Amino acid sequence: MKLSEKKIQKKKEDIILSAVKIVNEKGYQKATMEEIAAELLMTKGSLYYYFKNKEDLIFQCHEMVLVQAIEELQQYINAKQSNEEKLREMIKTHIQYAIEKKETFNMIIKPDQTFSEDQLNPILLKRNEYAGLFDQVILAGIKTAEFTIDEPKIARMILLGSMNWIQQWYNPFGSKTIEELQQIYADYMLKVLK
Amino acid sequence: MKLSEKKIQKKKEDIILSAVKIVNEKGYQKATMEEIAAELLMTKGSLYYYFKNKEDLIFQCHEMVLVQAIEELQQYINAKQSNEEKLREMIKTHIQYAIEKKETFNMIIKPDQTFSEDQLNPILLKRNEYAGLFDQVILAGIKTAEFTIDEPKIARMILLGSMNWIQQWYNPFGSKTIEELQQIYADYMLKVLK
Amino acid sequence: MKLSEKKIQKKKEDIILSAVKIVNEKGYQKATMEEIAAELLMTKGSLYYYFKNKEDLIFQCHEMVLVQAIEELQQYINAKQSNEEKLREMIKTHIQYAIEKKETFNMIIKPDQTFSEDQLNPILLKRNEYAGLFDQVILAGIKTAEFTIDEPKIARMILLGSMNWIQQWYNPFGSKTIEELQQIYADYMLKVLK
Amino acid sequence: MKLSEKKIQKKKEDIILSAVKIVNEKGYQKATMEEIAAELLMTKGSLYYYFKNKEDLIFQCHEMVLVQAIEELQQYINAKQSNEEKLREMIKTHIQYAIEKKETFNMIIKPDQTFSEDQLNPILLKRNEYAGLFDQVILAGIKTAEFTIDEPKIARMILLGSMNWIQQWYNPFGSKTIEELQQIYADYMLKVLK
DNA sequence: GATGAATGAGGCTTCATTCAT
DNA sequence: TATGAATGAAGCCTCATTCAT
Repeated sequence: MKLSEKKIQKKKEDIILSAVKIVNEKGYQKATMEEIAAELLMTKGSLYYYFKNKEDLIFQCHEMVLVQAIEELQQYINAKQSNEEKLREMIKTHIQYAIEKKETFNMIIKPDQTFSEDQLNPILLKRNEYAGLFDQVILAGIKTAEFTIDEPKIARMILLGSMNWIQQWYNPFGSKTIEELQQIYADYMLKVLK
Repeated sequence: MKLSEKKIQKKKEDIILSAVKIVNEKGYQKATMEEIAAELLMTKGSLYYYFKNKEDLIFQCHEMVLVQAIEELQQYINAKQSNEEKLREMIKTHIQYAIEKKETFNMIIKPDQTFSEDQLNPILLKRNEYAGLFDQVILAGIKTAEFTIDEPKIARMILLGSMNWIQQWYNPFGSKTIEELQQIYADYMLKVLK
Repeated sequence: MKLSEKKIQKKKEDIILSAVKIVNEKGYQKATMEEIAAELLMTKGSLYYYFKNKEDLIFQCHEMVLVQAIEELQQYINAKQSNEEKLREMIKTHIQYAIEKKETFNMIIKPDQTFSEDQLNPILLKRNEYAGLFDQVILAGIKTAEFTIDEPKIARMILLGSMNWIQQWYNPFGSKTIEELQQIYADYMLKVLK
Repeated sequence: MKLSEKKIQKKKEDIILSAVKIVNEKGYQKATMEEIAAELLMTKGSLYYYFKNKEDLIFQCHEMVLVQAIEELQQYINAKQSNEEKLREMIKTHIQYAIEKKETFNMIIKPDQTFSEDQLNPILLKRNEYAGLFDQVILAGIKTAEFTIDEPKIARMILLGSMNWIQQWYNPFGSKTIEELQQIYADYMLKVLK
């Protein structure tokens, strides 16, 4: 990749990060191109040099966030450890994302009403890919009798749902540290699976 | 209350119901006053006789739904049954609401993207009141040793979070009926608490 | 038709007339909704109460102009007179339109590049209907041996083209009156046909 | 002229040709600087090294086309042949231009929608010069009794108008070839003049 | 000479809101 | 009470133009 391409890539990422931030503060509809640009001291016209339109920009926000998260989870899956251990790590990671990259992560949650048919599909695919990593470990755990449940898909939904919800109430000045939360959640989640 | 006042009250409710319907289909931003009125064969101008503005109307939608839900939950709490039984009923009810009043519930989930400061507070209060009902039963269950957990608040968060998440993936034409989902969720949730 | 419908119809016509005027001064692209509205002391937002969008408005401009012109020509065709006489009247009428209702008439000339497929077709149909009236008389004249040409379609094109061109150079303070022009054109056009 | 100047001149011509092409395809407003540049594998910024602005570029397109056309017509006038023969050739040439340089010719037809005051005048002059060539031959033909009309100016208007109109309906896949059209038009136009 | 990047004006469109009737 | 009509703010997007490199 040439230097100029890297530069443009960097700028794109900056814009995406700005967009992620604004969108998570205000939601898709209330996030304006103007504000996204202002965050970077640019004018809205400039955004269209990098992205075809608002939908395209938001679409790429999703992509970026999901790809990153998938890569991280994959590492734990590849490591040599029991499925329970893998799942614990994945839960901790997901929670960390959900809390620390709240804005970034939040985005995955409601793609409908935002995207046209064309773009909805690839997003759902990536989202499924992410969720599939959890399924993978849960199913493996069932095979090894680490877990004993009849409805692995629904169990996974429960896992993700309860973790995504954390951002709704998590308060950095609250009585629990992130580490404690990660621990408690992992424990409780495993009670579901066993 | 005079007859004319009753009439007005009735009309208000009709409008709220229409608004709830439209908002649940399209979300807050995409629900237009025009469409809400059209549903009732009125014109949008008329809505302003009954509600100060769109936010006010949607606020009252929200109120109505939450009050209803609270009343419904309260019935189960007042009934003579074990705390486990109470909680099972409450879970079923919540799931039903989450699916059928999807977008209204969304407003409850992320009220800050919808409401201004003024209206945010009463909403959060009602929301806490709603969540408190779950706490109440969980704590009672701990006292009677039906449940055995150290972190009742977090457990409640997990409950609500996982249930709210259902609307993200629930598909009326999917392989599970609502009743089955309610059953499975109740079972799995109770594994957390026990 | 109810009174209110008539009122709205009248307003629509006013807007169409304004649009026709602006479009003919500036062309489709340079004619702004703002200006069209300003002409009527309205704001551009109001236009959308009457027309779906700019394309729709301009489309209806075409319709209106063409329908009117067709009706007028039809009268001469229905009258009892020789085809040559009919054609003379039609030529005079067309010239009168082209000059006096310049703005209105001009509009028919270049529908392409302005309209989407959907709207282009009905316009071309109406345009053909208008042109067809000339064809009709020319063909009748050939049958009665009043005219003697091999290419009636092309002759008609020549007729219309040369007449439409008048607005490019006609100057009300020029040396010829409209009546003289009508006479000369009719004479010259008939030389083509004979 | 230095070599570098020649190079610049050559580039300018390339750009003009590209612009003529794009403008003929899309019309003035829809032809973007971007596209004109892309045709030459340049970027739009570069165009401003050669032309002051879009209007200036299009103005020079117009000039080029008209100058070319004038030169071509002049050849036929200078040739040794009857005025009728001259006019036939001129008609054929004009038709060819009208069809192939469609949009450029359109700019000539309605320059006031394209150009600002400053540039309008030189264009009108050139346009008159062009039209004057037709007048010249018509008048000469009247002197030699080849033509017998009282209103040579109006006859010329009819000629040009009917020919300019061809682009409104000409279809390369239609039933007539360009050559046939040229022939038929020339025949019919001469009927007017005789 | 050329370009990548940014800008800003301007246009279309939507829609909550107002108000006379 | 209800409505028809109008408004105006705000948002998205395009594109000619500029300018540092």
